Amino acid sequence: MSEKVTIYDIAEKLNITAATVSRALNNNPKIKQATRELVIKTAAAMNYKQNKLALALKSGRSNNIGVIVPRIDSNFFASVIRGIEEELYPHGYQVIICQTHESIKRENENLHTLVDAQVDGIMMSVTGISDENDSAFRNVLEKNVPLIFFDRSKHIDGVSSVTINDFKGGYLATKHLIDEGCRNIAHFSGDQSLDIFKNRFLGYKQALLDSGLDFKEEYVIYTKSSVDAGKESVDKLLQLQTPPDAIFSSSDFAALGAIQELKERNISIPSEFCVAGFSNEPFTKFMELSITSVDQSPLEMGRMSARVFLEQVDKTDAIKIEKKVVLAPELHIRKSSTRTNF
Amino acid sequence: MSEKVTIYDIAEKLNITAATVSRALNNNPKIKQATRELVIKTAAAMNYKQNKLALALKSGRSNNIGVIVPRIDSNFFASVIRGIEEELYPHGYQVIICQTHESIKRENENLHTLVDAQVDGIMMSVTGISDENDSAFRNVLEKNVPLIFFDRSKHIDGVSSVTINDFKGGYLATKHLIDEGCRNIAHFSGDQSLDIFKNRFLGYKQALLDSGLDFKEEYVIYTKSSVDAGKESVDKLLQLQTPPDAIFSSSDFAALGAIQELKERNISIPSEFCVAGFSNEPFTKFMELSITSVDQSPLEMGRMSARVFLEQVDKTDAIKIEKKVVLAPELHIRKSSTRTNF
DNA sequence: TACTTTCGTGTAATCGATTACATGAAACAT
DNA sequence: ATGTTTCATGTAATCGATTACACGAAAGTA
Repeated sequence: MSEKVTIYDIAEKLNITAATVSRALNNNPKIKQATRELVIKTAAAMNYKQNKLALALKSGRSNNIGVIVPRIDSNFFASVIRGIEEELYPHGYQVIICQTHESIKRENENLHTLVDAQVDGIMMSVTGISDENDSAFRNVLEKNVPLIFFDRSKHIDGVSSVTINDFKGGYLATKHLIDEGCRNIAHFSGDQSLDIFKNRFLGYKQALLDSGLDFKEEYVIYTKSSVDAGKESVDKLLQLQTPPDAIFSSSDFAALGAIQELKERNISIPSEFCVAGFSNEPFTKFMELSITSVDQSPLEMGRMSARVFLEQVDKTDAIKIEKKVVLAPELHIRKSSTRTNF
Repeated sequence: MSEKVTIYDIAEKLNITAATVSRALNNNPKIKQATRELVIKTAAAMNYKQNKLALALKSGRSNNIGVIVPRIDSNFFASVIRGIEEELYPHGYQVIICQTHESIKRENENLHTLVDAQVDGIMMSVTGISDENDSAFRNVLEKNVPLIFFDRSKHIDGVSSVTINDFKGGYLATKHLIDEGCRNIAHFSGDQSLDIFKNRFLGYKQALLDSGLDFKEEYVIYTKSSVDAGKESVDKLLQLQTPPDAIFSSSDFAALGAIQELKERNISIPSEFCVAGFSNEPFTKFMELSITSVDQSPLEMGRMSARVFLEQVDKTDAIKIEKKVVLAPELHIRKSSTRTNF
């Protein structure tokens, strides 16, 4: 039987109306117990399945939420999504995935598509900053769709966010390098218009100053998050008059590239040069020369985003809460930066 | 304005009926050119957005497709999903993600939920084999929802699949180890009720036989896909009367564990012992001692699955095609198994 | 007995779009 | 002038479920 069974079919069979069937199935207290049981039994016998689309149209709620990420095939984003899915699953929400591929045009398209698809909420990591095109975001908020940023966030009224304390992450990593005896610490940063990179940078700077070390502009390299970019950046650094003796990289991939390039040049790690990364990608732990990195607890970030959404979704429009959750980063100290016994 | 604009609003403003508006917006040829233009202009001015839920209810098509994977935070599955999303995006489909966490109960729940949500198709990597509970799958097929297996597949009539040639993958890896001079090659396998593990094993066995080497039952270890499991398995192997001098592992993670354990015991790789894995996880390439592995081209697998779905979705029920796509595995030879110059 | 509640169910509108069929006007043919 | 097409639009049903309101019967009250 591939025929779809509706409440009308059940009603017809029992010689009652669809309204009664609907009420019986929805535990409406006005229904006689006998009728309810009969309806429920019949529905089961006929293999009735509620049509969610009809329900969604009537209620205006699709029970879908949208997640927008730059790309899904990175351990960090995949883990966040895992967290979101796990937290939302018991509540009956389905998770729709969109990728921006770091394109703002695509980001806007995704936002519109999700709103058009009547998702009940959107969680996203923004792809970059462009001041004027807030229109797509505003459109979301005007439609009263809860919007939550995770990790990469923007400052928009009415939008909650779940981030980690990137400043502290940068500070911890840098402080650790200093404690290991490094005195000329360089920094790989990313697009400074994104808060995450800005704050990691500021944490780095503050750690230097707090320890009485000079901050040198030339030690800061703005680089992409890739192995090759890391190699090139090390190359630049080593050409300086006073080359650094450590790098705090905002990207694990760039950190890996740096390490590969340093090895190539027979600079020994960690005795001559220390490296710390950011994100705690799986490979940092697996390397023979394991890489020190700042963990962002992506699973928890996803779970927390979902929880913030759940809080938000039931509130009436009047009580708009704007929640800013900041998770604590955790420094995983590994061989790439450990001169003392390990 | 957060008010939703419907075709009725447009109709009212223009003193025409909603039917005309609908036709104008859908390029129905029966509509006067002047009317069409007026409607389109007015719709744009009023910021009209088609209600996809209403459309979905009317048409019975949600424009969503469901993807079920054991978990999303593995590079392989994330990459497949990426491929699916990229291929389907231009066609206007949204991708809904479900995780089974290797639980059959969860798998069945997911299947039912997706069918209830009226997805237009389901792509999945099955979580395991249990002969009787085909009911969830049958339910999908009875509802005429195209179902496509990728990577881990089951034999069910009417279901298309996209897999790689696991036999060949196992054969290539094993043959390579033999060519490097290994003579006692062990194998880490997984749940043999899953075709992928069965076939990798069979490829391994065939390669041995073709090269005139003995197949030894004791060299085959059924192990989980984890670093620790790899360590333990090596431990077992080394206690054998004739310990092996190579491992072909169906899992990169187990291969990594094996390598770590071998190093611990000062067995040098690749000169004394060679290792090859499966899946080409990112870390296999990043290691200082990079790990030989069989690539499954997950991105291509995802794209191909999406294409098979697209072919299927437009066919009438009568012309049910059952397509079996088998992709070629590619052996990436790296340091962990290269005794010759590299 | 007559009047008011309460209870269980039916009626019909609604969510927003699509579409088979109906209709009236204009255009064309004879 | 009358009959026939053609064209553009309106009418109303439909997708499947929910729900405000209506209503008759049963139960309770005076």
